[in-house]
Amino acid sequence: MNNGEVARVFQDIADLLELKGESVFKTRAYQKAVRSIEHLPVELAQLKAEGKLRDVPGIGEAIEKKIVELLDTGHLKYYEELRAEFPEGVVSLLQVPGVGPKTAMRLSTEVGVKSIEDLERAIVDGRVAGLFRMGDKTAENILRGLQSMRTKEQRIPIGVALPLAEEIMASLQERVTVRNLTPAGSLRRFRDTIGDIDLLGTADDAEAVIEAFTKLPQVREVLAKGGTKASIVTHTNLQVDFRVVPHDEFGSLLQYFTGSKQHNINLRERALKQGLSLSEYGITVVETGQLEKFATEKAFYARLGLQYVPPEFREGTNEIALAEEKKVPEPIEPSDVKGDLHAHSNWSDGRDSIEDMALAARGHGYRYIAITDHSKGLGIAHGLNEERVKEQRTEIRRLNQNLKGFRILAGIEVDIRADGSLDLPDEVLADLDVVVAAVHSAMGQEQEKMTRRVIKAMENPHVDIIAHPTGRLLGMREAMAMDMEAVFRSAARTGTALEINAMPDRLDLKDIHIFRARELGVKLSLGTDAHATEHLPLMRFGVGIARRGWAGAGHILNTLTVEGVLATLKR
DNA sequence: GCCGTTTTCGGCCCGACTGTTTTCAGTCG
Repeated sequence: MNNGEVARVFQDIADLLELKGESVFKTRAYQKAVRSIEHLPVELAQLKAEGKLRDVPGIGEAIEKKIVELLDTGHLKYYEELRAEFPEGVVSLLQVPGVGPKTAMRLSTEVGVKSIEDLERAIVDGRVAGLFRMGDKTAENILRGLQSMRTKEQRIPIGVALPLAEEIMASLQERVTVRNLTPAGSLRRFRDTIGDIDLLGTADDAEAVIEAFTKLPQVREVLAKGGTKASIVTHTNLQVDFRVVPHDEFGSLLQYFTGSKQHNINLRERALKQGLSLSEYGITVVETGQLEKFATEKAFYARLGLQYVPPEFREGTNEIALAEEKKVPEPIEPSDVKGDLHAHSNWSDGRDSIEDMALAARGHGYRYIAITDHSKGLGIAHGLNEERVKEQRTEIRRLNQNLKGFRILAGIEVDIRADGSLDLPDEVLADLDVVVAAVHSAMGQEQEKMTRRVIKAMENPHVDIIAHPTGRLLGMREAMAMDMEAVFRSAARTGTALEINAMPDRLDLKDIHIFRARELGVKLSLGTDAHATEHLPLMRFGVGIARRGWAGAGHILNTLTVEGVLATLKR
């Protein structure tokens, strides 16, 4: 069982305990364990072998025992017995927005609803509205939740969410005076997928801003609207939550609204011990009841005796403990990136010429770009054979003579064949500035075979970087089966860099992989995989995900000068 | 169920909004 599967079992247990009406603290304990496991950069099986399960925050005696049982047997007796206590389908009702544990149980016991389909029929029949303490509006609200659940995208890639958020913010600013307008929530923490968009701002007249927000052209439906807060659904079926406060409360609002939930809970628990109560409005000294306001997040954290914590780190792991000791590392900034190490031209499946790509990169503020077109094995992409690799190198040499203060690196994205051999001979690779290798075929191989395949490629002395190492496509294709721990160790041993592919539908390596690879001393490189000049700015997504892996400029190859990069590569 | 420079027992984040209520429960983030 992998971490995701274990986390799902505990999430189910938490839901079932909620239905059962168990202590909220018990269900919360399970939820905390779920989030902890989801953010774990190593497999539970490994921690178990090392006897370190209890080191994970939120895993105590009871949950440790359950994890061991799950890993050893694939089953959990407690879970199965718990499930048997409830009618089939009740848990599924919890997925409906507006239906919580209390409502789900009542729907099941009082109306006999066993599925989401049952629920819809019961609402249409009027059986739900007829229940005590329910009414037409409640029933209608549940029905709306049900419909939105069906049409709404579950989680959308940040590559879609961020531009949409920026469009909405621009639109709002055209209509009304609002300051400090910014994304918050998972968008600001830069998770690779986003459930809802969270926006916030400050204004003299919050109500007017909220009013304008709910009337934006992007709005299809207003879900909720109050004096300081509103929720809408866009025409593209995405929920946007918006919150407005006075200017001098911006720091605490931003902190609160950025989350994560677990980070905030940990922060508040810690603050309470200091006699301080936190909210989006500021910090209240419990004893005197006096509220202190904060215009910046930095001041907010400082008041708690903490170093500033970058949003991407706020996932409720050990970031607060580090902030206490002033040991929070400095994450990479977009301006640290000096070049792009993965780009295509019209020599293979790119759209633009090498020269256009280079000029665009220079215009983007870079000092270099690696042109890494596909190799011949990828026929569909017009991959380069030995002959054309040489021709392209000559062309790059010619172009470099006319580029001042900028360098095109001659590279290749060489195909890793099913058996781990490469698509071009060593003597061809030896002549290039940078060799990127990647898997593009036979992606369904068994874990052991795939792991050996990639490790074999890394052992080739000419392979500098493994591109999009897991091969995942967000929402479309799962990561390839691979023993990542073994891959990281081999990467460290062979001095091969692993790519952080910045394409928003890849973001591969993902955050927890970056975290672990970095711990093991693996070199990392950022590449957009650009197939046209307009893809170069997508680097910001790669930087964001690198920050989520707690990577600093020092961990990333292409924060170096071109000389530095060439000196650090394997050759 | 977890956790401990107030505790191995007794705590456990905080507030907004909605609906069906005459003061609050449920849900959400």
